[in-house]
Amino acid sequence: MPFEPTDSDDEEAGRPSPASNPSPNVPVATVTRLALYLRELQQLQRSGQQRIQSSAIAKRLGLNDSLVRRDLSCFGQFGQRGVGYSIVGLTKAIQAILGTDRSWNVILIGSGNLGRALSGYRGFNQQGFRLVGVFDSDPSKIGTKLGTITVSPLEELESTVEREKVELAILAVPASSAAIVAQRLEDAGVTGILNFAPVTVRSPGSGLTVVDVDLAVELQRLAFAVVNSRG
Amino acid sequence: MPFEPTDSDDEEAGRPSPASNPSPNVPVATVTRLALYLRELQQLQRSGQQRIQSSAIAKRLGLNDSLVRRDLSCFGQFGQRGVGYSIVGLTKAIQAILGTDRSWNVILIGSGNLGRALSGYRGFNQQGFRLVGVFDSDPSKIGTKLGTITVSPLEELESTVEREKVELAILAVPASSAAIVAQRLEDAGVTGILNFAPVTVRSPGSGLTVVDVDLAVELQRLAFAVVNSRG
DNA sequence: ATATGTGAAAAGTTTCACAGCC
DNA sequence: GGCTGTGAAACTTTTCACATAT
Repeated sequence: MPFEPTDSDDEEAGRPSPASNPSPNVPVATVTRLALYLRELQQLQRSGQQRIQSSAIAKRLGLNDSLVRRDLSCFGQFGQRGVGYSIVGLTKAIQAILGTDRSWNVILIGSGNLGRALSGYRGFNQQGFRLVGVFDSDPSKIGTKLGTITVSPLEELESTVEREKVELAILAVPASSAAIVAQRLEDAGVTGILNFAPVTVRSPGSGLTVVDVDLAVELQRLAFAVVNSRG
Repeated sequence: MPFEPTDSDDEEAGRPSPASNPSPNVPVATVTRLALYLRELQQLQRSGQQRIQSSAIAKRLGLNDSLVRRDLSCFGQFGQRGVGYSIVGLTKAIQAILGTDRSWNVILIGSGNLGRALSGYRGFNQQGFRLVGVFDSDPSKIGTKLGTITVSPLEELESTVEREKVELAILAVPASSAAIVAQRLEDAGVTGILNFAPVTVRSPGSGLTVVDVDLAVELQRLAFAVVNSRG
């Protein structure tokens, strides 16, 4: 049961949605917050707690409690009036919404500094993302190990995507090659890219979804906020 | 230096008009987009181009051209009607807005996988961020080198912040220690934190500014977008 | 008594459309 | 002809406030 985010933005440049997409009503920022709710819920679950209220979730994240309820209500009714939410139940519900109630096969392109760090990032595995391949175009990198995974030549990208039914790719290559690799990923059948390259990698009318993370942009956001927070 | 947006009549001589206030009329998303405009402008500058139009910037980023002009107009008038924007001039203007027209001393806490990758990230230096220290609490890490910088014990954090006049910190420590380290950073006088730890590092009423980057959250956003784009 | 879910209001952001200047 | 800058409209998101359920 697909939900469609409305097009606008919060903490990132607006992504264009060129074509028509069904059912609006889900703010993009809501999706980010759901992932944060999930993070808090999983932490609470570890602490053994059973129930939680929207106000408590909101407080932990510095949000308005009404916003938490509104975000959830985009997808259904998960709470009990006068009581709150079951932590286990809400955890599962949000995972189903986000699509992480199953595992995703992911490949990583680029075994430089950032690629190495990302390949070992525990948070990915914990949310059901399985790294099934790492690729690099640099011959000197081929055959080296990143944790348990051996770096493969870029030539094997397409066959791996097909064999492992890879849907998501993490792009951690230099800006200069990002566009070409992204095109190759799309042609190979990958439907989502998490792009760390500081360039626009967005095909106009395709079915490819891109989420951008530009670390320098984040630091610039921080600089602006610091400069503009001193009265 | 902060900017005061529109509202009042504040056009004297076509110069950007700075002021002494936080930013009331500046959408949060505008700041992120400004950093993206800057990225594109710097790329254009390298290609030798001299002028650019809002429509061309917009096209490169998949945005509406009116939005580009509106974003810029929050801070002044930087273009010429009928002509466009000087690439060099607009680059400098955006850097002044973001606060990256000078250099910032930054420290990094955490020399794990992610910390190592971040310490070598070229994009930071390119935008005027100078890494002046790396800290870790793990004794086995102390004294090891990350590029040209030697990892120092956490005990030296405060003295380094003072000596180097450090304003920004990049937090790349495990979730379990993030809150304590963040508090220490604030007490030491750091005013901005780029937080990679998957926990809320919130300071209630303090002057501390935090920008969060949770890599697992980004991948979940991607999963949601992929699941909800088919149909 | 307490907390959800949601219509309606408020606040915020983007797009339209065009005056003004090149 | 061209393009910027911006008032006003359109649209989106958040908050308020309260009916509804336990």
